[in-house]
This record gives sequence, structure tokens and C-alpha cells, in this order.
Amino acid sequence: MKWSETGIKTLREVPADTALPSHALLVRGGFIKKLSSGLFTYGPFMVRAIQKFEGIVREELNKRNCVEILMPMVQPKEIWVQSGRWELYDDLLQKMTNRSDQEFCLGPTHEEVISDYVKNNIQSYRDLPFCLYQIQTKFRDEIRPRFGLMRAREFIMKDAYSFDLDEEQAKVSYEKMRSIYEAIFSRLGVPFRVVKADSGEIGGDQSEEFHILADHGEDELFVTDSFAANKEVCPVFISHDTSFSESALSKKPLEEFHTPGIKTIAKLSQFLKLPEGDLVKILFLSCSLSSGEKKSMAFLLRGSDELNLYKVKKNLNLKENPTLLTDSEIKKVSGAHPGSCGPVGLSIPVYMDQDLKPFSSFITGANKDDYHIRNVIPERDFKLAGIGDFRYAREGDKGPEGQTFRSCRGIEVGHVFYLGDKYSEKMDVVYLDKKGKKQTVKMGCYGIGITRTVQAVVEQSHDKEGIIWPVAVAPFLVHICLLDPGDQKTKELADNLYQSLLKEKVDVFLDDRNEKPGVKFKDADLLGFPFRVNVGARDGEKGLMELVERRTGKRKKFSASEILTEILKNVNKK
RNA sequence: CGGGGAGUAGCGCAGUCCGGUAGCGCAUUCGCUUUGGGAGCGAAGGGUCGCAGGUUCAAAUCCUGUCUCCCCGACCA
Repeated sequence: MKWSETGIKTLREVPADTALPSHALLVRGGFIKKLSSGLFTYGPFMVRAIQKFEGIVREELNKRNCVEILMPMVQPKEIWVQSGRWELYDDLLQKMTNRSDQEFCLGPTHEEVISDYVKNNIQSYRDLPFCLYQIQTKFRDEIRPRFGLMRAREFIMKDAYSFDLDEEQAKVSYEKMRSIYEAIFSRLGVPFRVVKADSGEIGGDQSEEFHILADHGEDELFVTDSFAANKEVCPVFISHDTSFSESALSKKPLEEFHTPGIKTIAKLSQFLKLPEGDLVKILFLSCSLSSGEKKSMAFLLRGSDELNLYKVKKNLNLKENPTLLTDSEIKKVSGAHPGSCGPVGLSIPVYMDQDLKPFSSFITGANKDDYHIRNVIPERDFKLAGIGDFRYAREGDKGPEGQTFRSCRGIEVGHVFYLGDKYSEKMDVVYLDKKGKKQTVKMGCYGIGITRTVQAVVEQSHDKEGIIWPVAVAPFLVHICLLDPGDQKTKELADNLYQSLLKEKVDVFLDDRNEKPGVKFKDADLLGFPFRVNVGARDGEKGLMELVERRTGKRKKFSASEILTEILKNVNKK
């Protein structure tokens, strides 16, 4: 490809509506252009990067006997009603109606369609197992699209679905896909981690996320050498802090004390000259039970900790995400304003974080404005509905093998999920076993955000000057800067190299624009293809060209005859 | 949806408080000079100031409404 044929113009300045370096660089380099919030046109370089990554994904999947198909993007309402997700997903679905008033949605994912596709093909246990995948555009009407391709409304995703006889076989499929994903992301040449993720209603360890590590990643991860989890779900195995002062061991009678104007743990900590972790705070939530009933609940935890609503939902098996009560609701439930609330005398269920177990007694609010109370003993002074892991893990907590958590940030680019019969049951995907008995097919689903991954790679691999593409997904491997396009001999030198690289099937890009060398160098650094060749009249006179490696900045001059072998050596090495 | 910010030339911005002929830098076009890390000088083109109402002799500027975009939260590949 030659620059003059692309219609690409780079931007010198950072666009005002970008917040991430990767987003800004992709826009500046003409890789992507926003059409509307969350909708992007992929320019010629972007398309090539996407195709490179898709190639890796296909290769690894095909190698392990997964088979590619392609499903429609427009999907009829009926199958979504059948799976129960027409209402559940609701606003996420881009719904539409055709001329006959039939309702459709744009596919945000394809469990429904694939179930429809396979159910007629699966009859006997002999027909299983197998695994299908597609690479396709998805549409999700995201609440808040942001960061360019990181959270776009329209994006390219690889989604795979496995179909197995039973749970045991399905777990094998799950593990296989997990290892395929490891192979895929290993080939990108950027650091990644597999982390424990939300396993939803299934339970167990059957959902993992693949994260590319990057400072601006949306997710916080806690990792040790042997364990990694998303902060959202990370269990607390061993607390970072198991120490507390004498006051927490007291077994004396309740004692109220005046705390005028003290409404925060920080202030109370100052007032009592006790660390925040020695105090006990309470949070009030509105929770919807599996019966559908809404109920207020209270949660106690150490003053230094933060309540994790996801854990509350999961550990209490709630139907929806709990929400915090408003100040006036809290007043109604506790009799006091926030800042003076505690468990004593409450009529709603009170749960306690496991880190409070070693405490004999608590210092909490007295449910009377401007008063707190000490020597509060569970079961003596209030009824405990349950104890559990309800707080966010934090740096310093320890993993299952006692290693201390480190915090890092990541971008979720892949997710493997064991589904069981979650969809196959509703969508009636069944087979007859050896005894002729009907059995539900066990499914797994596996996603990779193709476009997100490409941006994540950029986020992970760039410098002040621009992108540094890893060879695996680089739109082009070699970027020829023709420095004196007006000089016939130089032009021929560049053209010859261009043609010989094409002949060798090396992806090569020729900057043949009528621009000054400085402009071309800056743009080459911005676009970030792995190798650059400077072809100019100065060195050209002596028959020399300069090879520059983008990542290291290393440069060396070669004769026209040597440079081809040198490039091929470098390209094949990577 | 709640909270914050912004819409003025292709891009980045000033002008708005305090109404009075639409500005700057980069980019673009032409000319001359320059030519290995975003060249210099000279000239030129390009904007219904997001949109719709209103106030006024006069609106980018004041008022009302509306649309869009970005950031922080709930969602996710």
C-alpha cells in the first residue's frame, strides 16, 4: 500500500474528545474516525490490524477443531423472548420493527441464534461434542460508550459456543478454550493475565476473564504469582489487617457517648484516637430477594473497608443489584441520620463482614443523632442475620496460598464462561442418550473483543511519539520513507525495495507523499509499524538505505542488496 | 439515568462575564527560497458561531427550549 492511495491525513494535535492515549493515537494516525458516540469507521490501517488479529484467532481455533460459521446480525424477537432476555437486556438491545410490524433486535451476542442453529442438528449423543465460532459485528446500546473502541456500541467480537453431553465433558471444552485463549493472547506480544471473574448464577470457578495489562485499564486486578481476580469479585482469603486495639475486645455493658457533629469514620477516628479499622460502620441497602420481594438490610464492616455490592448480591443470592438507601430512608429505618447509625435496635436483618469475627464488641452509631455507642456485642445487643465476605479486597490482603495481593490494572479482552443448561434448557437444545432418554446439552460460551483487543494492544504498547505495534498485529511490518520523491534515482531505489518486499509477501507500506523528511519521520513514529526504511538521496548516492526499528530506535545502514535479507531476517525472527 | 464539562474554519483554541463588522495557531491553495526529525517569507481561500425560538436598533455574546459530544458512577468483549 502507498500512502498516496489511502486518503489518510494524520492529526498533529490530540483530539479534544479523547481521554486515553490509545484512543488519541488511533484517531491521530487515521486508524479510526468517530461517526457518532460509540460508532467508528475503521480506516485502512485499522482494518489490517483487525485482520491480523482475526487471523491469529482463526488459526488457533481451527487448529483445535473449532469450526467457523456466521450468524445473522438482525435477530427476531421470538428467540429472545424464549430465552427470557428480551425483557432482561431491554435497553441494551437495539430494537426495531420492520414494515410488517415484526420486531427484531441487533445481535448483542448470539446464544439464542446458535441454540436455534444447533438444536435441529443435535439428535443423538453421537452428534456431540463440537464447538462453533464466528467473528462478527455486535451491537450493544451501551449506557456509556467511551474510550474509543474500548467500549463502543458497535464492535467486532469473536464468539464461540461449545456443546457437550454432560458437565464433565463441558468442563473439558471449557479448559480447552481457556488454553486456546492463552495461545491467542500469548501471540500478541503484550502482557496479559487470566483472572477469576463473575461466575454468575452458575457458581464455582467457571468464569474467567483475560486481561491485557495496562495502566489505564478499566478494571483493577489483584494478583499474586499463582492467583488473579478482578477487584469486583476478588475474595478475601486472609485480611491485610488482623490487628485491632483492646477496645474491640471489651465485654462491658453498652455505653452511649456524645459525638457532636461527628458524621464520618474519619472524624470519629480522630475523636476517639483509634484507627478507622477499629471502628465499625454500617451501610443500608435495598435488596431484591429471589422471591422478587424488596427488603432493606444493614451491613457492618470495619471502618477502613469498603462494601462490595457485587459480593452482597452473590453471597445472599439476590435477584438484582442492591442499591444504597437514601438518607431519608436510613432515617426511617434507624431513627438517626447517616453518621450516627448502628445495629442496635434495628428491625431489619443485619449482616456482618467476616473481618469483624475477631472483634468481641463494636463501636458504632447509636441510632440517635450525635451519639455513638461502645461495647456493642453481636447476639447480645442485636441479632446477626449472617456473616460473610462482603467487602472489597485490597492491596495487602493475601491470596489462597498466603501470598500478598498486588494491584494492577487491566483491560478485559476475553471471557470464558461455562453455561451449563442456562440457555439449552430454555431454547430446548436436547439429545437422546444411550438409553434413549432426553438430556439437555451443556453449553459454554467464549468471547474475544477483537476491536477492543487491538486498541488494548496500542494502550499497552506506545510511547510519546506514537504507537509501537507488536509484529503479530502490525498493519504493516515495513514502512518505507521515500525522502526525496522528486529525485528519480531515489524513487527507483524505494520502488525496487517496495516491489521486492511485496514479492517476498512482507506487508510493506510506502510513504510516497510529497512531504519533507521531518514530516514523514514523525508520521512513521505515530503509525508505529515495526520497521522503517529511510530511502533518501543523501545515502542513496552511496547506494545505502537506513533501517530503523520502531521499538528500540536502533538504526543501521545497508546497501540495496543487503537490506532485503536483513529485513527478512528481522521479520521472520519476530 | 444522576452528577460535571463542552459545542466558534479540516484539527487545536481565543472571543461570551460587560451585545456593536468573526479571530489566532496548525492544516489547505499559489509564488519564491529551503530540503535527513513536524521549514521560512509573501499572498489567498475557507465559518448560517450545534439547532429552534425570544429580547434588542443590533446577538457567537442575554433569555427559553432542544440536540450532540466528552468526563465521573451502574453495564460489559
